[in-house]
Amino acid sequence: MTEPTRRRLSERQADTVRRLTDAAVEEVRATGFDGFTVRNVARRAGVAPATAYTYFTSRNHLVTEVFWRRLRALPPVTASAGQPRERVVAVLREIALLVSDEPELAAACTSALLGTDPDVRELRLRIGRTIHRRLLAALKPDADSGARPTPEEARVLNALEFAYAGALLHAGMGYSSYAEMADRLAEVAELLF
Amino acid sequence: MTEPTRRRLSERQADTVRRLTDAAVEEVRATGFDGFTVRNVARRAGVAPATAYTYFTSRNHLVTEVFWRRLRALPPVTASAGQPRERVVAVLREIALLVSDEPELAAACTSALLGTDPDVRELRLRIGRTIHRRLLAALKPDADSGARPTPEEARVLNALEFAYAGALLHAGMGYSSYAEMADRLAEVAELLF
DNA sequence: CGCTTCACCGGACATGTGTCCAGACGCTAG
DNA sequence: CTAGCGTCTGGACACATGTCCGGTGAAGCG
Repeated sequence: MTEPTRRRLSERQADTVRRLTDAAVEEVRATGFDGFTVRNVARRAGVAPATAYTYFTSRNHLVTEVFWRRLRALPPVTASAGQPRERVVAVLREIALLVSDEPELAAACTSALLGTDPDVRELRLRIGRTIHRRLLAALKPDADSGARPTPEEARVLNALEFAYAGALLHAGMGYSSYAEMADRLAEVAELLF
Repeated sequence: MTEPTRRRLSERQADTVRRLTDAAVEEVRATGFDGFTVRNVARRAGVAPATAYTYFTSRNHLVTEVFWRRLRALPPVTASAGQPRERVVAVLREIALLVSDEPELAAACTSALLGTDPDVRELRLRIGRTIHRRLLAALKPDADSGARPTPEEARVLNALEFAYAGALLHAGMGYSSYAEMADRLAEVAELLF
């Protein structure tokens, strides 16, 4: 039995989880990535460490959850605006700036995304699928969600996904700032159209 | 005084370091990334943990050093072959397959590269510069090493670096295998020329 | 040959991670 | 009012990280 049997959180539990994720952001903002401890976050959230561990299996899981929540909170891709290129650039910029408000948080996310425990893996797959779908929606907005991209579109999509992940990695390593990264991503998108 | 005063290793020291980096590769191959412990690596190398820590400040530093050594061991970029595109693809494939022989090692490298301690930062910068230079050399082989790329070349170079880092990240996260990743990188390069 | 120096040893230490469990707390229902 | 239930607590645990330091053996020098 590897999957949990209860799949929904009570109101109170959901609140605890929210307090934890909020506290995680504050903590990394206040003390940086190094001072970022599960126990510190729990204390900031006014919660016992053991409680934090009942909702998150690891530090990486907690950070990944923050990223995932921000990604999921984005509004649907707007199908209206003119050229595909512009829409793609907009989507890229949007997801590039997801965690850019605090560089330490972004570095934490990049690193946490690489975690090995099952919960991180699960979230990672969802995140990958979500980004893929958003870029695809920007590329061919009028298609059904079930429609397959042409081979050419698949290649462009692949290139865009690589570019996004690469930009995230570069920023996470401190090669460049996040604002710069968003601009360079736009340049890459322009090269591909 | 932040920098060490002795800048060269004795024969014996160099040997100890080599035993450690070799043992690190074997260890990650044998027990995976999770069982990868500085103390385990030291034991495998026949060395005391304290000794390992005199040469590597952290686990991340050790892994990063492995990556750096492999990168530095590559032969110079061959200026001869025909099209720039082919040379670039060759360079990309070369550095993509650097650590591909064992996926666990690659995941370890990707994660370690993000470390925050000064030694990792230093190596990271060197790695970034090296990759940049190799791609540039493939792009315009006849130029002096001091020559600056044109704005257009700079954009392509930037896109290539993003693509490489993104591919590494994707592979590190287990989205795809390394062989697949190398092929997709080639596709990206073709889109850019 | 004896002495110094250099690299390595081994073990203690403080801190963080993730797990576990008995028990305390407050809300709700009988 | 009180019993039960779901949730959180506090602290112990095993293990990893990275630091520190007194001690040891062997190579190299006078």
